[in-house]
Amino acid sequence: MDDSVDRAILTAISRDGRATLSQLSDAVGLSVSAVQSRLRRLETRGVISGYQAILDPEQVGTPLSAFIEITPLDPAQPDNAPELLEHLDAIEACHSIAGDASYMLFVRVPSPRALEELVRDVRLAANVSTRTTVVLQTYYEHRPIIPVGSTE
Amino acid sequence: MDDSVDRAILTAISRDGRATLSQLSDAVGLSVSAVQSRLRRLETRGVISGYQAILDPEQVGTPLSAFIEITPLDPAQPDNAPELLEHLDAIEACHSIAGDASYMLFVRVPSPRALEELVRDVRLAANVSTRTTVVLQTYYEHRPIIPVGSTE
DNA sequence: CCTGAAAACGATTAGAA
DNA sequence: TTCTAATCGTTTTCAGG
Repeated sequence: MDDSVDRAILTAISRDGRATLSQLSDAVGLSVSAVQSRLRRLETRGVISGYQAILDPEQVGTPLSAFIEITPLDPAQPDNAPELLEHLDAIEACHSIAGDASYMLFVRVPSPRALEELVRDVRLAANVSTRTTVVLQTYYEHRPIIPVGSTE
Repeated sequence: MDDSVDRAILTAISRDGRATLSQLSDAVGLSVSAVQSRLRRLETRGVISGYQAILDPEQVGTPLSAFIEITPLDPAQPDNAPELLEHLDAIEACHSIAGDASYMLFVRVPSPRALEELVRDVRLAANVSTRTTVVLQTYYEHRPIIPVGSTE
């Protein structure tokens, strides 16, 4: 099996998630059906976990983004903050982190007022303290991952 | 013009970036051609800025991610860190932020060793000090934005 | 701005190497 | 795993409301 072809497919499809099989076929130099079976395999193995349209936050009503670090108030309690917060769909990402805080959230909201509300919701839902860092400007994001080394 | 249809299209296409026009048509209750022209318009207006496959970082060779806050060493110098760092393609996102640091990066690398190298590269390339927070676990990310209010 | 239908194109499947 | 070729579904274009 030739990983470099898979990597080429992955690179192409993460740059253009709607690329057709024939476009991918041109890009990697295999027939359409060969590309198709490789793509299918990458999907079923979960190397490709999904496809997304990238929306412009400004035009979509969530121009304000922020990082929220969270720290449990009671270190003795069961700490399942990620689940407790999952219903808040302003939260785009939730990571457990090393350092002073336990988790880092990335959130998108329509306004400062909405951010205030969200922070309050986070605190109440997960019984945590928070430290919010407002994003002033986004220079770039969603830059495509370039697959490195083997995909197996 | 009916924004609620556009919002429905956006919601659907950000959940499945490869949804066909007929699937979207079913989802929003308009003909395929109507959906197509709306989608085209959303693309040309930049409401949809692109499409991406979401790859599994583990399987793609970048299992380690981190936040890097950066602060210019010399506040007098022209501060164009985002441009100076753009060539480092381990950097997935670059935001200007409020707070102690100037910028927040989100990066993905193959190993701790590669992170060390990246941090060094960042410091040298932009003449900045850094503060790195390693991600221990990602509970979720890439959660689809749900469009709020008007898209114009 | 919408629909509906014809033509072009892409995706899928089957069979063979 | 790959290819080609036939079939099927999707996208595109256009006439008309």
